[in-house]
Amino acid sequence: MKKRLITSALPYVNNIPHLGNLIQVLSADVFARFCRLRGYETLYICGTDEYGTATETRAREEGISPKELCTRYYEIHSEIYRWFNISFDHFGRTSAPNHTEITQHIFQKLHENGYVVEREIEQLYSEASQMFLADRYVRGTCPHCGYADARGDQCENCGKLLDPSDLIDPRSLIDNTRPVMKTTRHLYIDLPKIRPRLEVWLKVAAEEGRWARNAVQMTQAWIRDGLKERAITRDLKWGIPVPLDGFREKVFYVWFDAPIGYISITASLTDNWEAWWRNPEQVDLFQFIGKDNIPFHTVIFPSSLIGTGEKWTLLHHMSSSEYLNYEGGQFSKSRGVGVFGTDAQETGIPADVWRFYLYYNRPETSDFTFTWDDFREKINGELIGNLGNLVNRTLAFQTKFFGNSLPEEDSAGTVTSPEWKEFWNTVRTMESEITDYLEGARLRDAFRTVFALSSYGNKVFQEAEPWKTRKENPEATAVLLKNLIYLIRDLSILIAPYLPDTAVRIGEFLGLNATTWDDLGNLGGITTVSAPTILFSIVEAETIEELRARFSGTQAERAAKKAAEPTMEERFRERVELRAAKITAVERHPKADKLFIEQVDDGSGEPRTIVSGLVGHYTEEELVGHTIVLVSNLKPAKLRGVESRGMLLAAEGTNEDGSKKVDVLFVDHAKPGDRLALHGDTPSEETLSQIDIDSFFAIPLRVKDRVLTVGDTAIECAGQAVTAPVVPNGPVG
RNA sequence: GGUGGCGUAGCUCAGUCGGUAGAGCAAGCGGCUCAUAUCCGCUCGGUCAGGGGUUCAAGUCCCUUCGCCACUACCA
Repeated sequence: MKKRLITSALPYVNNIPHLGNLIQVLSADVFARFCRLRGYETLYICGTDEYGTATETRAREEGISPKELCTRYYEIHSEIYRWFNISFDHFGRTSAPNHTEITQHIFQKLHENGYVVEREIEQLYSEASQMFLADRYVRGTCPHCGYADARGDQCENCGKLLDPSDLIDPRSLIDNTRPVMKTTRHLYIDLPKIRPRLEVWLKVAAEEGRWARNAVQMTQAWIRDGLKERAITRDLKWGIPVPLDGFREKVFYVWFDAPIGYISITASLTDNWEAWWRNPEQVDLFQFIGKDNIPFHTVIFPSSLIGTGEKWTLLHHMSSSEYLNYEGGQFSKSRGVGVFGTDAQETGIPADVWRFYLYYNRPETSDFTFTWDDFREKINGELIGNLGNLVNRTLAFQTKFFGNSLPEEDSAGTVTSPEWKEFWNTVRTMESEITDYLEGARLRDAFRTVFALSSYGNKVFQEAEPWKTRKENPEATAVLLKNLIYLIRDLSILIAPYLPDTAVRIGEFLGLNATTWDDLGNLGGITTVSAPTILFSIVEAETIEELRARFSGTQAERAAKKAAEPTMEERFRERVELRAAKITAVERHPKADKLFIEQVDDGSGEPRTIVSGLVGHYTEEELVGHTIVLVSNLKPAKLRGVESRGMLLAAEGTNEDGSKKVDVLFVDHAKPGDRLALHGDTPSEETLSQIDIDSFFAIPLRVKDRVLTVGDTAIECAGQAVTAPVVPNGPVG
């Protein structure tokens, strides 16, 4: 019996998974649990995918390191999967050191074998941030329709596809500067060259592994249309260094390293990882992913491994699910639409109930739409009305009228009479159907058949009418109950991969533990049963209304998102220190046209120098003697040779003639050194660590109706709101 | 722009190799009382998105139109 290596798609670390994302992890979990119960040696591996532009940019915005950001999200992911009872053997991270090692090794081999080529391309580059920019990080004016905020790849206004170099006045979303075209060199994996070897493998694997239909189709389309070279490097910092001269400043493109994460995460669990990953004779690899990921798993990742010329365990079964939609729309991480892992916990509905609904409706052959009405209907009708009811009515009837002990094996009308033989034939037929479905990873079909089996139990109960026969023919009635109790035992085994907690609870009613697939249909082992307790609570219509309101619609989207992320207010509190400071002297910067050098009293007793670009907007006399708002924990910076220790706050607006208007925020009522605070907060005594200018601007301050605010909260100084005298609304910097 | 997918009963979905359209829920009717207003049975319900083609036969294969969606793009 071959060992089974099971993976579910590595979730990108940068966001909180929603129910749609959870499908893969949950699917692999059922399969892994099933395999263990059937006695296969099983390993279930997953983890977070952490490298790439998205995390790097996000971390930059928040002024923390990518690793810190990833750690924060890794914890959130882990917690969600723990709550859903996912039985990973290991849930790791691609930022682990052995990931670098294995990825570099695979690259080296590809390179040695001549499957890596170099190409020169032109890319937009930001001088200010010293980085190349992805198309969507550039915005500018659309050359077709004049829309001022068109994205580098496509104008959202007129829909025309763009080349970022077409944009009029392009600007980088990262730092707001104007990017330039710059030549760079990248490495490409030569898929066309690997293709013949890939195809030999593909043909056999897709058939033997009984791949999901969408995987077969999409893969065929890819091969048919011809494979192209694909870039495997990027100009980024947050990633795996490329171990090749001339490319050492670059890192691998995430899609190249991400699938290798399956291997490296295994290696971080056990030194014996090669017994799994370099052992195709004894291991079958089952991968669970969403349909959006198919070519990476059926073409690119296998090509990477085949191209090494080494022995690797390649994909056996591909289980690629379709999409789970939400109330007629799409789940969306970026827009925050739908139910997220963290939300599911807060509903008070147990994990097994969520698992039930998601498996019962697993988007196995087509997309499925989650609706709250359907959620309630399926729980009440199927989970409770069918399965819950059979367990409850049978065990309640037994314990109420026949006591806790079951009759002996050979009592009157034994379980092996012709009548019951037929019953068990039916049961066993359905059970082997379920097992076959599960072997083919048809999880939904298997699960639905489990419920059909439960329904059969209800029907047998109903037709036997034990409430009538218990007096006229108690022996036969006892036998009926005994058979139904063994059916329930079988059901508890069959649901164990899906609803592990529930399976254990039913086992407790029957005085059993640790049953396995081999126990199915085996009529022995139960001697006493206990009175059942309610397995699942009915979901009321009001509850559903409340949940629908909470998790659908625009407001709910925002609430869900806010709960997950720190608000602007919280980020301000943690990162920005504002203090009142009195200007004691002002002079022109000798080497700059627009800069003043100000001496300020920040209450520390020591004079402090700041530099501000106010020439032309203010005269020296208009500034000196006034108290301004100082960003006091800003990292010092040299401006034309003069070190500025902090900056003053001013609102920006536009004059009637279109020129820029600068409006310094004065707080003359305050004492130098007074700490500013959010409305409702008491000013903190604690000194914050220094932040750089990018991190400061990542927390946007604005004047709204002349009042200085962050997020939706006013910032106060010495008990008064800070106001802008001239500019009513605009950014503050 | 390229690629892939989807459109079947009021709702959510099955439909294998082309062979008289299926399930669950909802709705209507009947039965039962062990069970969490639960369970069992029956009935109703479809121009298979529109059009064209191949075929003795098309939800299924081909072409086309419409609608929805996903992935992807300094080009593969």
